[in-house]
Amino acid sequence: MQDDQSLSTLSLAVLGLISEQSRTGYDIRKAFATTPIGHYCTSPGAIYPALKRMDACGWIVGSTANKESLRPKKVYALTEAGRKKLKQDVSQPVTREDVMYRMDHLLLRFAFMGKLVSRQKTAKFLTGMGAEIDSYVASLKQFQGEAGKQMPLHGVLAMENGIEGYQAHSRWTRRAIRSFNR
Amino acid sequence: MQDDQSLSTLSLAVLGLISEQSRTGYDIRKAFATTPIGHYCTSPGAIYPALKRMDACGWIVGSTANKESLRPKKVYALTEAGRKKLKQDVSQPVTREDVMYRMDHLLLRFAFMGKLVSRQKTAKFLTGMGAEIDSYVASLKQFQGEAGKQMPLHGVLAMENGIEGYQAHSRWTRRAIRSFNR
DNA sequence: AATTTCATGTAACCAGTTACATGATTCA
DNA sequence: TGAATCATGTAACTGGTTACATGAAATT
Repeated sequence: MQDDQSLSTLSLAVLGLISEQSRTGYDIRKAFATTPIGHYCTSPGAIYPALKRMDACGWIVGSTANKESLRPKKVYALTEAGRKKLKQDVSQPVTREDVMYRMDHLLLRFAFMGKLVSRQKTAKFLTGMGAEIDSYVASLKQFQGEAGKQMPLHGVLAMENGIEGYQAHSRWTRRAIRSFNR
Repeated sequence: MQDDQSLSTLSLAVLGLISEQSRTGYDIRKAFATTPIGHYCTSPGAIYPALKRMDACGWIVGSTANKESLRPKKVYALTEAGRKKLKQDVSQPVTREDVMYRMDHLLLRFAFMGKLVSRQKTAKFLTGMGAEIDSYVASLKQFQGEAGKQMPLHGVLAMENGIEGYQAHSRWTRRAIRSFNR
């Protein structure tokens, strides 16, 4: 995990959770298991190595409680570098690629923006996201118009599913912007 | 890739495309790059090894054209075992986990069902999918009701986005079922 | 003559999955 | 006292990413 690369979805989720409050690996696993936050790997084999990597990068620091015990509990806190990294990651402009295959990542970015960027910046993020979604929907509809005729029913329906999902995201975006301008 | 494991999304997409018609690795890359079919890796580093693995499993066979040339073109065709494997994979019951984090995989399964299972089975798949989505939406709303009050605006909005996306999928499911009963 | 498209691959790397391993504390 | 929960890790594996490498055929 290089410093300049963008965070994986798992790393983003972990770093975001720690940015809200200091947490142990177990706390994070519990959050993944019990809340609708990107519920991937609740497995220790993903989370503990990720924590280790981010510690090595200097984005989080682990303070060990119960040092004398055999299994000391490690509470990770966000560092200033970590806050910077997270802020930088969530602040990237929204690209077509984000919309095409990283919507979950995009929503995580939004979810953790609260304490990191201004309301204006958040509104701008949502505007950019809405614009990219709308432009992508337009291209999907164009494809539908061109290739749709010779596509089998299943393909046509699957495309409609995709378009309608994105349209729902687009509507949400507009509503969210209003709630930030209010 | 064991024979009994379920296909990765990439493998499903590749196998599905080959099930429609025999294709070369390049054809598949082109399909990923130019159609809205799960547009992941258009990179040869993912597709050629995947083809090799599926060939080794006996799901596809490559017939080499231009044998005398330095870079012979390999056209892959679906085998009977491959057709069985694909049919088995798309026919699995829809689980909560599929809905929670494999919606794209689910839609791919639907998209390739056309030539593999009966209209009744397809309608049943859609019914199951709709039921799982609705039940998941219900649980999300319950979470929203319980934890929503103490959640920050960003979290609340992100949850709404998720719920509305799933509701769009649910509406689509009902419409798709109608089009299969018609 | 140069560029694009067709066409297939490998090698190093890395993150996530699965399975295993260990042990303390709390609660019924 | 036994089960559930708290708590942290490692090891082997595997699939996908990035970058590299090659060269023919078609188009401009």
